[in-house]
Amino acid sequence: MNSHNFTNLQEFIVRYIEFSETDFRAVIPYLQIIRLKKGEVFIAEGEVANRIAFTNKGYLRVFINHDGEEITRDITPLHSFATALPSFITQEPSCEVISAITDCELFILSKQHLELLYDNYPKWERLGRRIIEDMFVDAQLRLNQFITQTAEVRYRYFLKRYPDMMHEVPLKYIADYLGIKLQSLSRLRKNMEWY
Amino acid sequence: MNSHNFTNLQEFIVRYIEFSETDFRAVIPYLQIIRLKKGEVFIAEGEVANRIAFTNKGYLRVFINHDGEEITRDITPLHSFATALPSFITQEPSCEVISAITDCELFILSKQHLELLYDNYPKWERLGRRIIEDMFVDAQLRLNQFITQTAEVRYRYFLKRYPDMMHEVPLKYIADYLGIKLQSLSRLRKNMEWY
DNA sequence: CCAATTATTTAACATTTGTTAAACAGCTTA
DNA sequence: TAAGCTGTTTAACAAATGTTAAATAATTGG
Repeated sequence: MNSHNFTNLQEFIVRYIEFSETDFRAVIPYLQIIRLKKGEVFIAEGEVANRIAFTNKGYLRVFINHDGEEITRDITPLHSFATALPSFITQEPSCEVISAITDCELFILSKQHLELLYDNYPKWERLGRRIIEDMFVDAQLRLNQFITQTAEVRYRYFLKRYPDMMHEVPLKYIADYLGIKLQSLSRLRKNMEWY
Repeated sequence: MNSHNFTNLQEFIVRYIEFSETDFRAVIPYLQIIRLKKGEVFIAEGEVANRIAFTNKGYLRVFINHDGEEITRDITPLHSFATALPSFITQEPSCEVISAITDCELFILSKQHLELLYDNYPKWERLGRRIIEDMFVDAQLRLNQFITQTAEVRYRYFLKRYPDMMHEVPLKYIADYLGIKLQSLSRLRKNMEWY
């Protein structure tokens, strides 16, 4: 039934923990594959996030409605996990929205099934811990940059780290991600040395 | 031997997971108590962070040397965990320094012992996961604020969330934490409505 | 291919924050 | 008590980013 190609997911996982084929197979019956068109919503505002997505194809973004304006707080790299984590963790309605920047193919795992894995496979709980640790370190790095660097430096870092996004992700979202206005990013790009 | 009062730590833990007295007791033989004087260093730059601290008394800060200047990236609230997490996770030398803002009493757990707990008590691994999840959500919230709010709003939020720090933590560190210069915070305070 | 929409740029001006330098206030301790 | 710290404030000017509004460019759907 589920003879899909999960190579990307498997490669993602083994960067965190040694996982046999058997360890991995535990998740397969629970994985659901969905496709989103550009602009479609994965987690809506006010909805309780009860599933997590692995981006097998395409880019998601996390945004917040702030004074009637959408502010993108995060962009999900290819081949990584995304959900509205505060809602996923607390099971309260999400104030974050997750939607597709490009057409996406997602592997979906429900919270219920994830907890089943956590309960029955300590290795999966360890994997979960390691992934979230890594996400936290990333978030810290980003905070460091907000505190110590100019928008231009943050932009350069973004380009270096996610070169593929340059072509797929509109500048508006990147500007939001950097914490500046689109017009400021545009100005900054104009004045930048492009070595 | 270890007849210390661990109430604060226990109270911290049960906010995350149901823990019996027995579950908790597993950690006690591993806990070491240290006291730091104001200004003393817990994790030095270049050192591999191989232990984690629970702040039973006092405040720690995480800072980075940036162009020869100390920039405080984080302030550890009372009764919570702190370490140089990137180094703790990767076991590479830390570029972050952790030092005492005030006199501190810390409960120390080595990485080695923590992993022993993780290996032998799935409940402890679950606790670890839940704590880090929470830290991640906090970091996201702070990122949201950098992206959507002015420094004044961030300062108001800080005061509301950590009212006790106002009297214990110098403004320089708070300014850093907010991502602005001390002088800017001072100006902002002058112009603020203090309702 | 055209019209409509979306994405990006530009520019003038406003606001916020940074920079530099100095003054001031409160402690500590010789 | 005086001298030297550390922490905080002030002020003038500079730089970065925001705001508003419009023009231009690129993309999409009929």
